[in-house]
Amino acid sequence: MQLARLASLLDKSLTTDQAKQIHCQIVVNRLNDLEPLLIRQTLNSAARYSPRTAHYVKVILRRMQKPDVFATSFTIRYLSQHGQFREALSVYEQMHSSGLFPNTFAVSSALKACARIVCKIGGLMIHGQAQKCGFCKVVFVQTALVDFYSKIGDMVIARKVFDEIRGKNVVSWNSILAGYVKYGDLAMAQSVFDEMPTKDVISWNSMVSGYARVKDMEQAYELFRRMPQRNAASWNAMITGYIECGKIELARSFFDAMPDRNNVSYITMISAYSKYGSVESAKELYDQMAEKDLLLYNAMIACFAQNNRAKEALQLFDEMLKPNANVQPDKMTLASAISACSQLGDSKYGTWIETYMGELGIGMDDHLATSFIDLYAKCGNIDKAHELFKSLQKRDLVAYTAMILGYGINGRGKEAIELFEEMMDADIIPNLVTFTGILTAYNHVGLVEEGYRCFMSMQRHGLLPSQDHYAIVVDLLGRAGRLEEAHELIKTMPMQPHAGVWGAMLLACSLHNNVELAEVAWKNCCELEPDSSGYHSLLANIYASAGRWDDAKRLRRAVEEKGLVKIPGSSWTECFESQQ
DNA sequence: GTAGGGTTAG
Repeated sequence: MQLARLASLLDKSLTTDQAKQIHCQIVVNRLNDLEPLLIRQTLNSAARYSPRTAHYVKVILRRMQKPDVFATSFTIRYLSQHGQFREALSVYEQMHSSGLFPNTFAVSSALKACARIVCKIGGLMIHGQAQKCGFCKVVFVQTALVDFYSKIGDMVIARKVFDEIRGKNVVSWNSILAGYVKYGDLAMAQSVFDEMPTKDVISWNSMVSGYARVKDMEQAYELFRRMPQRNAASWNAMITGYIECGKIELARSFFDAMPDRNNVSYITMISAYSKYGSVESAKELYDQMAEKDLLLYNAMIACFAQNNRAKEALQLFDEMLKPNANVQPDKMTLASAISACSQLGDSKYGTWIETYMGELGIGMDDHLATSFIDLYAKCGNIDKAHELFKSLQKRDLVAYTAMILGYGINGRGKEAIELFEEMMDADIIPNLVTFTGILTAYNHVGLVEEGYRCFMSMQRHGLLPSQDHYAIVVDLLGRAGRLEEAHELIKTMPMQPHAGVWGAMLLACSLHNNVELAEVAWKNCCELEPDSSGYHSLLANIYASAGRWDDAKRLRRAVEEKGLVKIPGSSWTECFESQQ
């Protein structure tokens, strides 16, 4: 017991991080000799003090031979507070099956975990257990229930539980308020807000973000202006609102005006710039941050990956992996990194990431698997892609699209079409990207009628085909020799066709030796891309095979005179990179 | 209890 006293003394008298850690270490070493009360105190103080001491919480909990109700409940609360919701629930389940009765901390923490991962069944079960234990009159538990039902969108039950609370505190009121806000019921939210006996900054913030989310920035600003005190979240809610309305400049002016910007402010702005393709502005903000946390890295890596700057995405990812960066990548980071690998066709790096996931203890989820499906499909390993596809928990639009595209670019048209039909049967609505994939597949197998019908069906899904879709169909019709139809299709386009459309037309003309239409296509290509020489040589070839040698020669000479030299193997991306 | 990050094309 001397040790226990020493430990207790250390905890009380020494406040430095190191002393706390020594204390924790002593407790760890003599865990089974110590009184439960001391262990509780240690757990409590270690969890709160610093990340380093918090590390000992896990160690202590792991090493306890017979965890009591307190230690187990404490674990659940700790995990739930640190974002490890599934882990928290699994401990809760173990506790339950081992016959230990949870306390109110365990119940409310487990409910919080269910709310966050939207686990309806879990929350309903815990509600039942709480009722059995007689916890449903405890404000903490009741408030956790309101939060849970609000988060899963069941506002009727949330309201019922809320109305039963005696002695509602501001957190209870804020929970129901957040529920109405989340589901866009601003009228109910406003009436709750007006009814609240006391409002704190969180109540005001909820209302501001509520109006911001439904894009009513006038109301949002009015509340923002009137609120008695503001914190960073208030400003961030306004910034998010303006971004949602597409008013980036205005968002930026709030960002610039706010007194204490935090990482959330930066990440919000960076993501907005990313969405609108302003990578340089994003990078500028990113560079301003001295302390970079995981989410900030993720936002910037995602920004590069989403804007075709895969090399920079991977550079930053590498930088993040260095020990002095002091962060560990998570699922989000890896998903962007894999996307970058895929864009570069770098399957080696991608495979390395898969191994590295094991080292980090990161499991595959559907998002990550979708990135890998895309990666393996792009690198030609379509079987591995399909294997991953089969392993998905739930096949969503993006996963189907990635797989269909994969089949499309690998020439497996039949499989792509089957998958597309399966997707439609599952009532998943295709988007523009899906149609790019499926049309590519039809093109590949040469199913002209079916492909054309598929293209025409886009409008039924409320989709306006893009220039790329037109280009694929022009290619499809053109290759089949239906040049007139292809030409008619171009004429009906509601937007100006890009060079890819006319290029497909020109190519089709060269396959079928149609000089007349080739000249039309060629003329349009030259207007759209005057610096490209490829179109001239294509037309020259068409002239030549039609026996019009003079025209062919004239065109080739014109190319030389203009100094348009065809560089073999050059592409737009390479030109772009060499300019940077 | 309020504000932030991922996957499919070009």
